[in-house]
Parts: sequence; C-alpha cells; structure tokens
Amino acid sequence: MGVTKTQNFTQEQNQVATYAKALAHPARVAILQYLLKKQTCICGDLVEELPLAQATVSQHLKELKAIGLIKGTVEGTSVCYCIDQHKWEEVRDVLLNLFSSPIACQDSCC
Amino acid sequence: MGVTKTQNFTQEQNQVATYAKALAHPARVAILQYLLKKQTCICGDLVEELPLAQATVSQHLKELKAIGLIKGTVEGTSVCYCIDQHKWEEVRDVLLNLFSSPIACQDSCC
DNA sequence: AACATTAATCGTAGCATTGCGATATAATAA
DNA sequence: TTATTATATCGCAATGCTACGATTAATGTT
Repeated sequence: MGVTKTQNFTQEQNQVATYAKALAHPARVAILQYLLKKQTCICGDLVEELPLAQATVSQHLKELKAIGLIKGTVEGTSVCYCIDQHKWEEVRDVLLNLFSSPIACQDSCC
Repeated sequence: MGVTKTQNFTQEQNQVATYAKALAHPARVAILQYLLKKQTCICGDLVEELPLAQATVSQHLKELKAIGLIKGTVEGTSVCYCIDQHKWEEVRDVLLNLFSSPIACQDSCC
C-alpha cells in the first residue's frame, strides 16, 4: 500500500489536500514568503537564503511550479521566479472556503 | 536523509507547514468537512462515510487529534469527535496570515 | 574553442505516510 | 462471566518525501 485513494474523494477534498501539501514543508513556505517580500528572485538567491543544498531547493521549486503556484523564466544562465497571482488567489480561496464554514457547536459537543 | 530540517526555519514557517500537512490528505479534509456539517459524530460514522478501513480512519483521526484540530470524548464504547473551535480558528488565522500579504508584482515579473 | 556560471536532473539513502488485517483494549449487554 | 460492540494499536508492505553529491544542460565569458 502507501497510495492515497484519491478517486474515492470529492474534487474539492483532493484540491484542498493538493494545495495544502504544497504548503506542508517549511522550505516551500519560506520560498513563498521570500517571493512575497521580494516580488521576484533567482534560484541562487533562494539557495543562499535557505539552509538547504542547491539540488534540494531546486526540487522544492519544482513542486511549487508543478501545481502552478510559482513560475520561472529563464534569464541568461539564471532563472527568475515569481508567484503566479491567479493560482495564489485560487489556493487562498479554496482554503478559505473550507474555513468559512461556521462551527455550529462550541465546546458543548461530545 | 529524509528528515525535514525543521530547526533551520522560523516558527511561523514550521507552523504553516505543520497545519498544512494536517490538511494534506483528502480523508482528513473529508473528516473535517463531515464534522463541520454534523457538528459531532462517532468514529463509526466516519468509517461508514469514508472509503477506508476502520484502522485507517482511526489513524487519520489520531493525526488530527495530535495537532489539536479535533478532540474525542469517550461515550460508552464509542468515541465522540468534534472540532476544537479554538484550534480551528488558529489554523485558519495562520494560513490566512500567509495569504494576506499583497502580491506586489502582477504578471510583470520575470 | 575552452572555461565559468547557473540551474535542473539523476541516483541513492533514509525516514515518513498510507493502508489494512489482525489483535488488543475497554465498555456495555446478555 | 461471557459475549458483543466500538476503537485503538501493532506489524507489515508499498509508496512517497526529503536531502544531497554528482552529473548534465544551457548560457555567457574569455
């Protein structure tokens, strides 16, 4: 085993899970925070910023790129990364939607 | 290797990652959605609701309980689960805080 | 052309996650 | 007490994730 039974859950449930997984590592959160602050940066900046080897940073960037949260543009020998605003808002909205549900019971349950 | 270098990241980055990881599986999202809708339920309800074996459901419940998002109360032979409102709001706020940062550049970057 | 710089990819090691059957535990019911 | 019901935990198998050194690929520089 070891494989999530994706097909048995709703699209929304899988979407939340997918987006949450992208945020489920401090390095990826750090990358996003850095991009939010600097607007744009090259891979090398992140390698200096993060306590990880170049190969590892590149791998995290690949994951963020895979779900579309960031995009990279080749600029000479460097690659310039930035957040994809549209996807960023979509992820925010999907997560917000989950948390927007009111909690009916308040400590009185169970 | 294979261990996240937690100690080299900020508390906020680790917190986002930890909370996101809890949401990073459709079964756990489904559990939370079910609890939001029903307010409260016993483990057996979730076993019927989810396409997973009892042992697996129990394991996902354990993870959600571990970070404090849900709490369980023994009621006879059953265990009644519900969302911990305080933690729920904390998770929401931590994630919201990340997404509240304005994105300065708009497609013009890179 | 030869070299340097930058980033991606490969290969591998090790731990983590998912899933489930089987078993253990705990409370109630007969 | 014995059986029943409801959960949790154990042990295992399969897969995924994290990390990094080494290599490759692509571009720029001399």
